[in-house]
Amino acid sequence: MISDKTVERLSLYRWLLETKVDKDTVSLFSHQIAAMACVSPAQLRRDLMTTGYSGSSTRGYSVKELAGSIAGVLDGNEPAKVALIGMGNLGRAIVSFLRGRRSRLKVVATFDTDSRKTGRVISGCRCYGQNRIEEIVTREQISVAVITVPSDVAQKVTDRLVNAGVTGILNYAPVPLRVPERVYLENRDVTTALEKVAYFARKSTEKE
Amino acid sequence: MISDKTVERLSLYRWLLETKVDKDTVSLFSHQIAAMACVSPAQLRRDLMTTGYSGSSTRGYSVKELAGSIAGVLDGNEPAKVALIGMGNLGRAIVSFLRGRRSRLKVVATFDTDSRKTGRVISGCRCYGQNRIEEIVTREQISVAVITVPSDVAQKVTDRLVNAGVTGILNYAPVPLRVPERVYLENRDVTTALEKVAYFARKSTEKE
DNA sequence: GCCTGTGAAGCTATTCACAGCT
DNA sequence: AGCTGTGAATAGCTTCACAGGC
Repeated sequence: MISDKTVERLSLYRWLLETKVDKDTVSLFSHQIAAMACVSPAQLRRDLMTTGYSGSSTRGYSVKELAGSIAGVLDGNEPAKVALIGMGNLGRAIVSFLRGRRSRLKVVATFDTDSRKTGRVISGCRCYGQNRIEEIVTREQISVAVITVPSDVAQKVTDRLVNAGVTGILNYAPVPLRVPERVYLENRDVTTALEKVAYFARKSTEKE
Repeated sequence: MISDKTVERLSLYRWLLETKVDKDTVSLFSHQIAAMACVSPAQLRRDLMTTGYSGSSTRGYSVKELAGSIAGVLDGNEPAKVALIGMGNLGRAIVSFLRGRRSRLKVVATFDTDSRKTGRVISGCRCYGQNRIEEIVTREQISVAVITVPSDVAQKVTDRLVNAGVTGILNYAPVPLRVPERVYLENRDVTTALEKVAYFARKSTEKE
């Protein structure tokens, strides 16, 4: 099983290879890719080991083949289907952000409780009432959910998503969520992240 | 020096103590707080060690004193000043989200290049032109920055912020940023996070 | 000579497990 | 008996350093 951190970096490497390397560059050395990604060359090589792809000591890694090899690890046969729950400011921002970048991930449904939003197409995606979560998630075989609802309803929404078959959750609500072992959960609370950054920013200025 | 992860969890513990414990609960045991935070009791106790606060084996931890003790570690003498650069959808969402929760962090300035936004007050915060970054950051002694600009200008904006004295950066642009050793950087790219969640979601369904 | 792949070492984070307290 | 604080053990992640290839 590939680790958490490695998967994140593989995703970054692929993105760099696909968008930040000009067309006529056919291959790169580990230290070049590592520099772009701001990681050590050893780290990069270690990560690439998990994909099974090998570079050559004279030419390094073929840009195209490496990207393909990473895709082989990260992507499934078809794009993962994603639902986003809570079309407030943050929810809408994320949906339109994801729209902008072509991606292996398809946001196929959004949900809200506000009847002024439900039934409409917002940021290019159909918005359903939250009472239809089970129905749509099951029907569309959605496996990933992004939670951007207020924190007091986040757990309830989570339970329903998990029951409907979601196995990965990206949580922007500032509350810890209880999920079964088999469900992967990533928390992205803005406040906590900012408090952490502020703490280390202060420590950094105090030191000098 | 307290670790990354511990700081994040301390921030969470405090938030739980301040908002999720009812008024008449005067003290709690480690396993109770741990359950709220979804961490192990041992983890919680380990984290609390860094604050220097000790509980009692009969009553556990005093809610009020513990919150104060965490504050002593996390907070400086005055609230940290924060700037946000890039008032697109995501930027506005984050600013208004932070406004909503009272916090030790004050967003004192936002920046954008769009002249329809600059000079106005958006989501309760003054928006300046990006040409004034150095001026305002220096004058207001801003130490923390949130970056929500398009990825092609993120590095340039970062360099200017760092030069102006910022020592902590929360980066939502989907590009790795190069910063000097002394500056703390946290990346929060949405796409990378989603790809990671999708990967583990798929692994989880494949397994069964 | 400069590269890759990787065993081994080093470092960090988490959990175990228990002494000591009430 | 049931809790806290913590040394020791374990698990997980990153870097070192070097054999082997071109």
